Amino acid sequence: MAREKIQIKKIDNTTARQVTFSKRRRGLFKKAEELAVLCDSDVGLVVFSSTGKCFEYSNCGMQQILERHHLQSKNLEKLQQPAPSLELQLVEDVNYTKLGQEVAEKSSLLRRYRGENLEGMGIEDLQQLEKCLEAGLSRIIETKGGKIMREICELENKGMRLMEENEVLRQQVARIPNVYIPHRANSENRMCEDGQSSESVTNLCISGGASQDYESSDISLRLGLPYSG
Amino acid sequence: MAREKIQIKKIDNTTARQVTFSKRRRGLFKKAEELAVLCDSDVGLVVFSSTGKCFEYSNCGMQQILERHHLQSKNLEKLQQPAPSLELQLVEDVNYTKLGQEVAEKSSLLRRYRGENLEGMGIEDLQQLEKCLEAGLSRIIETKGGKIMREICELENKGMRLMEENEVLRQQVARIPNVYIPHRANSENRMCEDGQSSESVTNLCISGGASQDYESSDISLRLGLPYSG
DNA sequence: AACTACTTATAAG
DNA sequence: TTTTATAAATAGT
Repeated sequence: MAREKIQIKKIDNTTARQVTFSKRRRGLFKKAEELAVLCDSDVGLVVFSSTGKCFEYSNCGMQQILERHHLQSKNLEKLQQPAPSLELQLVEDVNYTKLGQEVAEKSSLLRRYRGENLEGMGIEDLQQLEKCLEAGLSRIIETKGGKIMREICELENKGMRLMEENEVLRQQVARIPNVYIPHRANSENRMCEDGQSSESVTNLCISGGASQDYESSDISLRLGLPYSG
Repeated sequence: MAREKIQIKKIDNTTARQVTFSKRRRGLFKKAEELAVLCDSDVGLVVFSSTGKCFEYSNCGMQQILERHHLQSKNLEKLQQPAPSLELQLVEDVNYTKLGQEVAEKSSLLRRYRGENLEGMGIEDLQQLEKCLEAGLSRIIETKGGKIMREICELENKGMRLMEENEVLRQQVARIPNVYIPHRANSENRMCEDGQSSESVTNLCISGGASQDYESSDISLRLGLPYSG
């Protein structure tokens, strides 16, 4: 990336290779740090020069990176261990696994408690404001929760009444001798074919909407799907 | 390095941060590989995203890198022993301790999220904590709102079906000569009351389906996404 | 090590 | 995702 484009293959000249190693290593470390900072991620980077010298970078401690990485590939590494004392090793593994699980659980719980992206721009004044907003939020949530519960109860009751009414009507129908209702005695399936029924249902819905339904539709607005758009 | 120079600090916007993470991670891995090839060096690179996902690169096997690094940094004495797996054992022990620390840290943090153990915290930290809880609450409310809406829609649909069935039955009843229906007046009264109820249920459904998009923003406001605006 | 002319990476759209 | 204009890295000096 400079005066001339170069092929990515081993640099033969030792001096040139060392110079390039120095430059690029610095560049790589810088990039690693930028990634860690910009993206709030954790980076561990280890480089061994061709002469065997070790260079490392980590934004949060190499040990922690190794630990986390080790958790990921624990099973593979375990296979390579000779197991000096099998029982001890097993106990150790169990505890280790338990700890790992505990960490995972707590991490998960913490994530649930967290809203992910919380910007800290706080001054003391903001704290008071936040408390006010929080209290308002609580009241709004409480009020709305009450409305929602009432709406649900209302719908449930409405459904109950309809079911009861249907039952009464059904019983009435059952009392009718078949000769008086030649085509409809037991045919709910034909409902769709029945233009009259469908129309009247539709008309009911549309025409009835003027006065009575304001409240209901308003409720439906408030309860409406937040993610429909 | 692009359209605009950016400050190297955490990117606030989550989406932008993820995009940048992807790009820069790829770039970083590429650079790491180039360094390894050009300079005949060994590179190990581990990156954990802010969401905890692990990415790694090594030109010669991460395990080897970790072993060499561990040899370098921790246990020069152990080097003289013929067992290479001892290094792994040490890594294991260190990780075990670290895991325990992590559990303790997360437990403490959880307690703070529950409002306990706050005495030692500074104002800024408390503000941060507060925001965390607020955001988490917001998400919980969102989820709950979705569930509630599904429940309500279900009830509304149920009401619709019952009402349609009701209408069919009503028409059947209407065709019956009066002599076959002993308590007709009574059921007519009920039908009037329930008819209104049914209409409102039906209209809930229709109005919800017809202008859903327009209403959705209003809904989200009322339903409780206090931070969406 | 410092200097460019060039390649490469990438922020924003 | 793909496309730029621009910033950054860097090969050769």
